[in-house]
Amino acid sequence: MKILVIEDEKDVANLIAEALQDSLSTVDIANDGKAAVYMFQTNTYDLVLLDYNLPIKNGEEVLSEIKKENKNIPVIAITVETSQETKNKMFEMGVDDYITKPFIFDDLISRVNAVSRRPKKIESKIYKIDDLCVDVEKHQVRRGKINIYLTFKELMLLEFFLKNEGRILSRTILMENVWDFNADPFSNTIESHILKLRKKINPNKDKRDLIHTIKGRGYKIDLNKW
Amino acid sequence: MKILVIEDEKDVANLIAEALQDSLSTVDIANDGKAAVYMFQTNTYDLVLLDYNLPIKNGEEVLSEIKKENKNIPVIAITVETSQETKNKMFEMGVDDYITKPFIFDDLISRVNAVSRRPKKIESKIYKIDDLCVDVEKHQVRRGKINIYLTFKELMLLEFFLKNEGRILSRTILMENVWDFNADPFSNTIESHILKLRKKINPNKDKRDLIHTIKGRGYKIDLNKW
DNA sequence: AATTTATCTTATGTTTATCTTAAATTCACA
DNA sequence: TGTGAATTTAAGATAAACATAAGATAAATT
Repeated sequence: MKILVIEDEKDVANLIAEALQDSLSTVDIANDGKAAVYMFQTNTYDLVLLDYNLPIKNGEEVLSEIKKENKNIPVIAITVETSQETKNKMFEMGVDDYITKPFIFDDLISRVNAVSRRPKKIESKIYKIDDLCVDVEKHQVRRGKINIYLTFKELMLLEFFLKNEGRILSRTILMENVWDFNADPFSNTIESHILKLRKKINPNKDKRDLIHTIKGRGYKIDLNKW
Repeated sequence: MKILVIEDEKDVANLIAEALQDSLSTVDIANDGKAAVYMFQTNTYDLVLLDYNLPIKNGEEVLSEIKKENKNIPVIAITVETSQETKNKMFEMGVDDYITKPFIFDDLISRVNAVSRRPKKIESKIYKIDDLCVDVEKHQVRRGKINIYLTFKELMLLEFFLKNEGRILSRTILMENVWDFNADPFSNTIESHILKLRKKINPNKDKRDLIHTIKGRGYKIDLNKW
């Protein structure tokens, strides 16, 4: 794990760096806000430790610039202030945790560990067409109130259709994009998968068809065929 | 964020729920103390809103039982009483904030925000799913009334699942996060550990399965597979 | 050093996704 | 309406993914 420590007092910075450095972490130090932003732009870090009371470019500015670069980067603020207002503002700006000076190194380390272990919250894209909802990330597919189980390949196929809603997709395009190889002209696997997919996303045959065949050209997903 | 509202007057409960519900919060309502405790035991909440004047099982009892389960859970009490004595007792028992009836919804919401923004104490987070309780710090795992002994690695694995409840975790992700190294493609250690974990957290095979395999993608912990 | 225990490896069995085959059906056009 | 090409359908084969058990190694404990 790579950590960026932004701290103007060099002694403190070195102590922190030493405390964090082990076989699993490497630490870079930035002594002022400007350097920090530059380093952040030119390197990839897993975590930022930010002294909120920096001299030239203050912590808030640095935070905002860092978050502009990568809004998912975990940040732990180091602060002397403890007012609720400051804290709220910090959290609003996306700080994950804070620690007040003076602090115990063990405490710092456990916070670093806690934050770095937090699962990154990737908001998954949810596709919707008619009353079909597809969350690829969670592997969840629902038609109306019915939960549907799709296999991996079926889901990949459906996702590709949904990504290209309304567009006609030829067998070649499907092969290249969902199967990652060039089509064997005698293979029937696409048709086979389309069949299963159609059955699954319309389990009781009481809903509108969504996957349409355009003879001689391919398939498309759409509310209406024409 | 998941909030448990404990309030016997259903109209009030619904109004509160509506006020709190947004893209970031989901709200469960318990209409009496008994239901509240049960819900708390079988779910994981980030915050509890507790009406202190409940009919059957009173607020104090409910609070004590909840805190027994998880002493770090933030609780905001709703009360009509304003006596200093009651307040003191409440705070002693670990209430984080209180609000007196009648209240303005904006006020409630800002208090909820304030409390929920407080950094969680790192110690003893208790994970719950179904009737499985896991206290990582204390190395305690229970399924219903049965105490379970897990080895360190098994516990790390389970913790990582619980941290990512509902999310599908690939072998690579598991390797990186639980084993701290890149996967040997021929290694079978994950499957091996999953097997043991499954057996241990369902010792009599009479409970709901919690660890689900999503073929081709990985595993997840969740109440339901789909 | 001996013993226990956790973790990893190996080997084998089982399940299931995916692909293939082949026959039935549909469709566009004569 | 008949014809061939395109598509649909079903069922079976194959290969990949996973589950399981038992044994080997490494680590910890005594």
